Amino acid sequence: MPPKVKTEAEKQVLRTGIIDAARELFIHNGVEAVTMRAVANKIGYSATSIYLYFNDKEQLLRAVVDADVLKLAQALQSTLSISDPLQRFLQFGQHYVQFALTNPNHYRMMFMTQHPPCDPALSSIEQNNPEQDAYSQLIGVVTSACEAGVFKPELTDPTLIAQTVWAAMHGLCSLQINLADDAWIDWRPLETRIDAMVQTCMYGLLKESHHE
Amino acid sequence: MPPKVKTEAEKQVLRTGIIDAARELFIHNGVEAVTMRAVANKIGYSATSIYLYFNDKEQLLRAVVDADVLKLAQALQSTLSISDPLQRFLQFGQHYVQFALTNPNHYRMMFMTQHPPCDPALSSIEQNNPEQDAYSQLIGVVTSACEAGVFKPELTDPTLIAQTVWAAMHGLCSLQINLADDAWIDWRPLETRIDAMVQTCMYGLLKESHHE
DNA sequence: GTCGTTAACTTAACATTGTTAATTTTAAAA
DNA sequence: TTTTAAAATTAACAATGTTAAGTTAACGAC
Repeated sequence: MPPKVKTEAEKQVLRTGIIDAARELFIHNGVEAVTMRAVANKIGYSATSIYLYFNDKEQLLRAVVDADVLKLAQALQSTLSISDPLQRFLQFGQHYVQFALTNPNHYRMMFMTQHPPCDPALSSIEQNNPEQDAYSQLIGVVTSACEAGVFKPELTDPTLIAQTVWAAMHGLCSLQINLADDAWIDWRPLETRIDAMVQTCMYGLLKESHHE
Repeated sequence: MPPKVKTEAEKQVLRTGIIDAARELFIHNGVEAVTMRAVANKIGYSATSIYLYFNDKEQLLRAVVDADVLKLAQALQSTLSISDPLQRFLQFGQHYVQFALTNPNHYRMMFMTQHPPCDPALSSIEQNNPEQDAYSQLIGVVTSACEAGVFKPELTDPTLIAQTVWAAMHGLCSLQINLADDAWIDWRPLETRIDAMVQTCMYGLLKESHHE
């Protein structure tokens, strides 16, 4: 029973409905629970209808993640108003870790699984728009901290600093997400590990006058 | 035409034959190329025969990876004979990163994809055997470096240090493996990032007298 | 030696998946 | 009223992991 003529707005509603249904399955049951049929079932449509709105499953999942890349950027944005550049930098990292561990499935999708390399042209995220692009936020935060002179004088490339601290925090988060329950490893408490990593990065990157 | 009665040794041969076939597909075409039928085809058996030797695909892949967990431990073992504890520690890290980036598919499988939590009892790796278990190697290397007094005096827990440095290096490796080709990020050269991370960890963890 | 038993393997078959093609339904346009 | 095209559905396909049901042939028992 297809009541014809859908306004562009109505189409958008359905499109985001699909995304939301996919997200719910995705969050609660992981990526492997997102079958086209399951998503369709959740919104009362047939599986093939999804293909009227997304080219394939990859694109649907990408849309789910895109929406939460935005969410990440938003979660981080609250820290951007912190006036002290060093505090802003530290809080930014704190929020990043918190987001990752609160949204492990999305985090996994964003940074831990391989997809065909992301074409910025295809993404709904505007690259370099600091309201949407968390990476450019990071670069900005590190750059201003750099200009404030908080880093060791030999560290002159903000991008390199950013990529280093990102890698460090990402390592922490991704090991936690993937191996937290691994009986092989006698993990120290998560909070302890976070503190240790933060301390390490602070001692490793900041001028001595800014330690602690 | 099944020529009956296979000795235990012959069975082992076939078993490792299956693993090797799976590994080859796995290495060159990634995990999604490892279909049971493809593996079977490669060794001239039918797909269902594999199930005589492995319960399911997961177990087969686990066996592939298990063999390379051993390979990792072996790649690292050459560093264990370095007499100076600090040099040993540094070289250990160096070799770890090299292994990860040389064997990205295996590394991804080991540490970047989620599996049902690893039951040490089921693994062919002997936990805490330093010839097989890279994690216990790491703990050993860090512990002896700790005893040699190279770390900052407030860092008293070798396990925590180990988990921190592991996370840092893992973050570096896993971002490289997954996002190296991502057009979104203007990555600094890999070598530069490795050096930056090593420097950061050294400044962050080592006593000042051991910097550089 | 022959004859079942059973190990080793294969072919058939199933359910599930992503995805495409063909078909239906219905509201608007002519 | 008829035509058309949008919106959706059902049917179908090929691929996959996996199970069930055969098939073949070597060994042990008589």
